[in-house]
Amino acid sequence: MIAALKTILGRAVSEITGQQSPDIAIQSPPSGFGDFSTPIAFGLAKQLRQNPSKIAERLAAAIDDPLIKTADTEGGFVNIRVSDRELETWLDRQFLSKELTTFESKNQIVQVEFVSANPTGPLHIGHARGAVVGDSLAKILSKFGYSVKKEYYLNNRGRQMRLLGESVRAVMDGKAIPDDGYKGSYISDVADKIDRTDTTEQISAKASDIILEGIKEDLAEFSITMDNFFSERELIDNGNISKLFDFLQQKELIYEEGGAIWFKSSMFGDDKDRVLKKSNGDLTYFASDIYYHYNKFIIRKFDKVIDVWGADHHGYVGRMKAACRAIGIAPERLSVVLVQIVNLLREGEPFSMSTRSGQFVTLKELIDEVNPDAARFLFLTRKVTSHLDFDVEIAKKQVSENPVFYVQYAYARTRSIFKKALEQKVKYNNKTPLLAGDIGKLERALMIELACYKDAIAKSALQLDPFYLSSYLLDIAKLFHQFYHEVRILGGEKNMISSRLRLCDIASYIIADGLKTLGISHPERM
RNA sequence: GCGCCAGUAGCUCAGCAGGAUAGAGCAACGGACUUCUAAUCCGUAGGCCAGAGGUUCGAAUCCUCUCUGGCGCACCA
Repeated sequence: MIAALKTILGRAVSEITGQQSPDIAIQSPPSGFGDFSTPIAFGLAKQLRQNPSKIAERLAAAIDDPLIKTADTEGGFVNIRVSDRELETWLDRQFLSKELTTFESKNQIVQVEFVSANPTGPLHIGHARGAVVGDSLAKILSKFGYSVKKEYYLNNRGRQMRLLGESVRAVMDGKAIPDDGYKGSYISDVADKIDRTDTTEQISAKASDIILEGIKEDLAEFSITMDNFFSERELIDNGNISKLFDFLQQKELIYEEGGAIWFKSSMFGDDKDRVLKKSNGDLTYFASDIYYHYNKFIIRKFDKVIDVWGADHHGYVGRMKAACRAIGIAPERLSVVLVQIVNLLREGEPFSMSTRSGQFVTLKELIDEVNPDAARFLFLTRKVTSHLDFDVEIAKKQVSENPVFYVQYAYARTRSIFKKALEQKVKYNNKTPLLAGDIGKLERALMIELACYKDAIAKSALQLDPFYLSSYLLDIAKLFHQFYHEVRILGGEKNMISSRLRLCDIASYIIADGLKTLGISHPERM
């Protein structure tokens, strides 16, 4: 709906300025000023050398579309009121054709890489936010018209793996776990499943496989699934990273100094050059990360790649972007979503977790005690950039007042009303007109908001943040509850009942679609 | 020392490519079920938008500085 208004207003702006209009801000005005408003006249004032109210008046006069009933001005704002009849037609048509919730295919493949925790221990609640945001974002982008591939990158080689193998071996041999090894209690569970005669190298491979199975199970309980687990071990050991070095060599982007091979990342906006191959011959993580992105863009040809990282990796963004530019990738093809760190508290006291020390609260422990929908929603109702305090004890206690139930309850009400209608043998089909007589204030507000569903999806997709969709759903739920509470749906004359059921039908459809898109369940009854 | 993210109601957070009276949820207080699920609704109260300057017709929003908190600045992973 907002997209449609932008087009209409854009035409009016072009008519006045004779130029293509920029993106137009559409807002909800204070009550009494119409359905939508725009301050665009203020911006045009300088350009046209005329005062904003004059411009607003000219704009209002130039607006010509049946969807818009009135366009008034007030102190430079243009306030728009949508025509009831056109609103009805618009919703009707889009609902029946499914356009209300679907976007055209963009014919592009987007890869979303997230979680990617080292398979050296179970997922803990520190991983939860990134996991939820990544999964929901993938669903949103898919709805928005991209073909989406969800991937988990496994850092399953190198020092961490060696330490894991040594730690498991130590437990098997009844020896003390090395100081820098992994000390969690899960290590002995893993050790029980591995053959004592294996080499340390075999042990570490088997251990990480076992741990990965657990990670997959935990993600599944959070209704998160991956399309692919991409193994660094296979990428590097069975791949051909020398191709990357050849490529960089050819472009004169690497050089040797002090026995190490350096990448000229400073040429691409990074603070300094970075080492790719250490003087002892080992590859740095940066080297395999570049090769991984080389694989994403050049080998697998993803149109766009979205890396979901914890904000503690922000120092790595410049480097990664520099590397991508160096291998010829247009910068806009790589987006890094930095999910802010969650400050973990236990009854008000901060605590930190570490996989190595074995001190952490696992994701599984959390989900066993907190409804997964509630846990998911908790992370989705804040912007990814927002710092978040997460008190494990409070989260457990406060489950019942989680706003997710507010939305789910609205959905359950949309379903129960149809059950009731069936009991009362009320006739309804989805061809019934949405309007039967005068439209109430609450119905109208709900209809307008329902018509903006795709705008909420688009905003979340473009901003790469599920927050906008979750807050939209809270808004819709509020409007629905108000409507449901004030208006007796199954009372009154037949036409009225039918048209109100029609509105419930559309609301039901939108809320369910929105919850699905966030990866949250939508129970029929609560 | 340098950089990134933040500081808005008692709490958790929106609002920030400058625009109308700074919003919501929770907590508090007061109301609404003989009628479609009260996990709901209605109302009241709650604010020097961290602080100080600046730009502007207009600043929570942009710029500078200060203070506070979190996170980064490796031939670590």
